[in-house]
Amino acid sequence: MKQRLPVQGAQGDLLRLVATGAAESRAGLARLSGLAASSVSLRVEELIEAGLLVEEGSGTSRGGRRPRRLCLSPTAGVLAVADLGAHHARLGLLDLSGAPLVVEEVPCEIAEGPEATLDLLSDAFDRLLAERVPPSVPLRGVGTGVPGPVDPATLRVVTPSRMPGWNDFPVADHLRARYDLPVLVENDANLMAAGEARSWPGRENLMVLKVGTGIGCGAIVDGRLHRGRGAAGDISHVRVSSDSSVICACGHHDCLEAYASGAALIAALADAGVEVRHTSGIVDLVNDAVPEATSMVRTAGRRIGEVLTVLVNFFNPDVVAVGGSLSAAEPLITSIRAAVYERCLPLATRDLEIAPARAGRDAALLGAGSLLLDAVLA
Amino acid sequence: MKQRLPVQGAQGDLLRLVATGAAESRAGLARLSGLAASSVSLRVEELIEAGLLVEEGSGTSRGGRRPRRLCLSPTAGVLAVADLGAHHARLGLLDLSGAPLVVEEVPCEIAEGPEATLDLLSDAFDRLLAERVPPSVPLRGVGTGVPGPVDPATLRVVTPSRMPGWNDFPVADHLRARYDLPVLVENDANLMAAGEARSWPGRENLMVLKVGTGIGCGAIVDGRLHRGRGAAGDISHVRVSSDSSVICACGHHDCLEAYASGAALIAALADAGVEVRHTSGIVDLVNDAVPEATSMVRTAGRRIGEVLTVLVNFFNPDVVAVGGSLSAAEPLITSIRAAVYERCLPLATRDLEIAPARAGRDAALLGAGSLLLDAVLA
DNA sequence: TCCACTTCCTTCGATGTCGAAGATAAAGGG
DNA sequence: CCCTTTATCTTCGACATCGAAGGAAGTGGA
Repeated sequence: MKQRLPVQGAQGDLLRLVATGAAESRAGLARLSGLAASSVSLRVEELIEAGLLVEEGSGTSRGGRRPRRLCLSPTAGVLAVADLGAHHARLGLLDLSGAPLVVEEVPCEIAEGPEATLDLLSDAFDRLLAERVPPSVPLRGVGTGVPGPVDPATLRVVTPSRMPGWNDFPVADHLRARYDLPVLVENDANLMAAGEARSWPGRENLMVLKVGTGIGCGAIVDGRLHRGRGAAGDISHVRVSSDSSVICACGHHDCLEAYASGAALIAALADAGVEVRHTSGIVDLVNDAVPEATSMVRTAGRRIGEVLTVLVNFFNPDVVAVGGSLSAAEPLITSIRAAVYERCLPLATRDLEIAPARAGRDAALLGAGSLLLDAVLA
Repeated sequence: MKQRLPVQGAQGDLLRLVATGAAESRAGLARLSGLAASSVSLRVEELIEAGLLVEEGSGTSRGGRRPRRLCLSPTAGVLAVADLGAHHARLGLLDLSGAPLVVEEVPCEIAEGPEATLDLLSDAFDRLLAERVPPSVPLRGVGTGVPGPVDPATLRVVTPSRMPGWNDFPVADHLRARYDLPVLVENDANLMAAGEARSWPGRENLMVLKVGTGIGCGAIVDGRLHRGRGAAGDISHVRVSSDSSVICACGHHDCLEAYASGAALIAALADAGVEVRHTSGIVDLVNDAVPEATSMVRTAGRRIGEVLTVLVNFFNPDVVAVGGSLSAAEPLITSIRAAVYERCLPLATRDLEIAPARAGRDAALLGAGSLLLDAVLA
């Protein structure tokens, strides 16, 4: 079952406020939405009749009458979201508050091309829906992250380096043909940033780094994902100063990614005679206090930090959140922090927090849910 | 005479659309505002009765009935704006469309402290108002740019390096005490960026560089000035790679400003035996094809360009506009462009325009007008 | 010249939103 | 226990906005 969400006008805003947990009573909605209490009551009544909201007991008093607690009806609908990687896809179903109902990981070779990959994805969605969601609960939207740049205007993948066969493929149109619903297609680092943003309430400007096999980055500006022309957020192909000279996959010399990514560290460790397969192996080595590994992670952190100095001075974020598998190596974030604090303007670092990402492994899925909810409630 | 603008609700949006020249008929307003044509007519009627708009003949037909042209009444009001520099202030009066009525430059030592400087400014405003504006035309807002960081929450100057005595001074409160009106206080580079943005219609993401004695930068993100926590836009204290080592006024080594600013070039030329007083002198030397000067400007441009590569990849702007007195030296922008195009991701430079600033010497005043208009019409 | 067509603008009834006032329901204090 | 205070929620008249319909004023073609 699939169905566009039947909301209009102010109802969407109200539903969003309840969905995100920002408000849970009519009075709270009135405060946050800017609408008059009377209008809120009317719209809430409609939403309850439409089966999207339910009243659920009463909340805690703030000194006067207890509010009647509102929450999303579990039958209001679900969102199907995914995050495509090179060799596997992480996918799940979320309720309309963006909370995961199911999450699973399936093997999935993105190199097999868009049709095969997206059909595999859709089949997995349908299976999960059949297994986990009563037929009466409708699907309200579909979204996926892809490991490449997405043109925000057309929702096509553009000049992706790691997605052979995907260039200029109309991902959104293909999904919409199967699900006649709001569809979201977004770069994976951007999704992660959007997901991470929900874990930092009150912070309007975030940089979110994903340090894993590669290095990705997304930016939240004034509370909204910054897309630029579709290529925003790249920091991996910035030139770093170095004695040696390394050629990056992008064709340039001395890109950050060629020095500080998980892949680069694995290669460097191999040169030093230490055999590691995955990025998680580096983290293990660091935890075992293998000096080569620790030193290399530290150098990588410093290099990332040096690139960040430019961006922190310019963008002046509230938070730099560091995620990705390599972020589990403690020295990484420490050395990023050291480099940034040493070199940035005091004014820019005064209230800056450089911290591990909070949203966990499902950050991208949560971000997809967050962005998709906006589309669903538009 | 001073007076808050008596607009409410949708009237502000409509007035702004006419003021900025975006629309000049009821039909155009309906298209751009999203309001129904009927609502537009009602509000316009009110604005005309309030003396803020006037009907002025008819416009050109687009195939049907000719529109009745609307424009701002010249009696609707004026804005008083200024841009404070270290040794002089540029100030002027704008009409509500943001167009300058008078602009002049007065000597003004910012080091004499906030009270003296702001009083001098206010006196100049009052004089201009008395000389150039009929008493029946009210002042609607006051704004000024300052050469230092401004906390966007409090409109105080924070830790300014070139404004002794100004730290934490409540500039806005001081101005509001004299003019009980909407007041704007903003960093000068940010004002310039806001002004430049009006010269690039349709472009939502801009970086605006001001290369003069120092190096300043402002960013327009999704059409709005990016302030961050008040320190956003700095690029001058980014470390550049260099054989030598120079200490910058900020205490760090090898800041961009210590190599590529007008002041740095003047010092370098002096070392090379060429005596220059002002930044404009460098431009003259370049125009006279003095090899040392041209070479130095080219190197400065390349260094600025190298810093920009990081920001262009990350921020992915539509336009990098280069202004400031040194931008008149042709090789500067050429070498910036070369460095950026050579090193940035193709996707980021595909539609990127790196061009001289268009807004001219009054950019900051125009920007103040643009931002102030938003405050006046809030 | 006439007429179809486009665009501009206004009129009018339906609907959404607002704010004030009041009803409801609890907390806290004598 | 009653009364005051505080907060929540609803009722109701005033006002803003909308969309449909139509009048006004042009264009362009037969």
